[in-house]
Amino acid sequence: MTEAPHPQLPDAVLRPVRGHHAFEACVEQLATAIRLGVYPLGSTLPAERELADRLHVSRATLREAMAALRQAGLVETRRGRGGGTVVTLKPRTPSARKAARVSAAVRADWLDVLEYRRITEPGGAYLAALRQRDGDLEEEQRDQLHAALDEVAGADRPAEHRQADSRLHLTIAALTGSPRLVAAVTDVQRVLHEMLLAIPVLDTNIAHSDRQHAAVVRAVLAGKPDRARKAMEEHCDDTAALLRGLVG
Amino acid sequence: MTEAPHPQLPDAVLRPVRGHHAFEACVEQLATAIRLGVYPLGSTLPAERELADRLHVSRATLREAMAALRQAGLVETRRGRGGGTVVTLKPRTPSARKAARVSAAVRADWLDVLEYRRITEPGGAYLAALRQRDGDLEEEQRDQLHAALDEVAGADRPAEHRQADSRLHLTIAALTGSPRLVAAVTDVQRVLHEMLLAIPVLDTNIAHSDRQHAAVVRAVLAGKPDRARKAMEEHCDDTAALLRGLVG
DNA sequence: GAGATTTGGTCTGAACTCAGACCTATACTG
DNA sequence: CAGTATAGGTCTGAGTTCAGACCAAATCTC
Repeated sequence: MTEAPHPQLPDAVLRPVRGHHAFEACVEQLATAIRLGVYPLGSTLPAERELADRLHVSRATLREAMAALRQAGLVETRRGRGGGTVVTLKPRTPSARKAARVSAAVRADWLDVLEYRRITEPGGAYLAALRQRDGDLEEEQRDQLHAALDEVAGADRPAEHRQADSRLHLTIAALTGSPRLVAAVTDVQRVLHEMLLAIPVLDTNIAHSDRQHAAVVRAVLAGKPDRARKAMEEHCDDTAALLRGLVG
Repeated sequence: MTEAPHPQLPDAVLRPVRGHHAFEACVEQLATAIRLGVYPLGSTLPAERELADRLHVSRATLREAMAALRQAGLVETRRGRGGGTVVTLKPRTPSARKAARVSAAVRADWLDVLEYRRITEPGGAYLAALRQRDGDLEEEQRDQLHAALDEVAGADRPAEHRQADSRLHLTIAALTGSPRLVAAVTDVQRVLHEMLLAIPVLDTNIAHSDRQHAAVVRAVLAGKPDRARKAMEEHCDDTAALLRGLVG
């Protein structure tokens, strides 16, 4: 029998088919959406039946996930018409805690995310600018982008700034209309958020970051793909340099 | 109760948590690895216990998947020491069939992949060249890249050329050492393979494609990230232009 | 206030998945 | 040739997930 003549490929290509337990995956997705500010404090989640439908799980499974979120204090639930599940989690301040000891596997994952981000987010900015240039963006989408940028610039407290930052990056990705790209950026932002909570970042230099955000948005709205990509690359590089030093 | 004030984000961020049935996901992954030539005709798959371990499923579930692959004629199995599961699927010739009617959802997915590819594969080439420039690539990895390129250039029959092409792209992605990037490129190549089997591609212009491959590999081995990315972008753009026209 | 509607809460039986022990076939080793 | 190692083949009981029906509470409409 012949062995596979490409020894490096199977190791790279075969991956775990899923993180066991559908309800854990639901908790993960919903908690991520809440932490990243897709559903901010006080907002209502979609009805159970709709969420179950969207996540492709049974309502029973989704309810298990909801119970976990409730127990973890992220949401509260009221029944009856007009009821529903409301976000109660206050955004946490980045770096408010001591540096947790992280395993080698987690550290490797963090470093992977920083490289992956260097590719995906600038790529997203590029595609978004391309769509703008070609007239494929709706007025409403441009407004959303403006609004997201204003929220970042207007957030005074670090915790709100962090969520607004995530939302801006996700909004840019959403402008591309590419489900795969949105998924990639969501994954990146999730891990980034995890890092920022676990690492004591001394000085985030929010003003610098906001100038870069503005530059990216300007380039996107001007329909300049290459400039948008370049601007986002610089933004990612600056963040990465800061974090890489602290992760080791 | 407040509604989520970012109407575009939940729709984009919440996704199905998985394609139900672990065994279907196993079939999908293994069939993809076989079709893309990660396990070429005549090669032996890893033992069941090892595969189950790697895919994070129980052996019972993996065996269901194996049974499906066997029934579909992709593999054959012999028991006993020195036995195992051997690939019997002959690579299929692209575009050997009439154009199948594809649903709107599939067509949208295909177009998404072409955009996503435009981001991920050039990004992978960029990162690989960066690692080469910084001396992070082993001698063995450079050899693998050379070998993969030679196989593409040396493949005479279209079916073998298609597999060698996939392997080259996966090899470049694997050079980056980024699990996320390898996963992204695997996904891209899987859908690309699906497209090429379903669409009657009239003239692939293999010589042109091989020149572009060579340019990418040269740039990677020279440690020139920007040139590698540019070369891969051109390669992706040419493929995409061809396919987009045929998909509509 | 009566009734309709929307929302979360509960239950059931079938199907899927799991971990792990155990059986069987084949080939290598001494 | 006997023993051992390595492979696939089989079984079991417990946990998870499913689809869908039905119940209960809160609100809206008339």
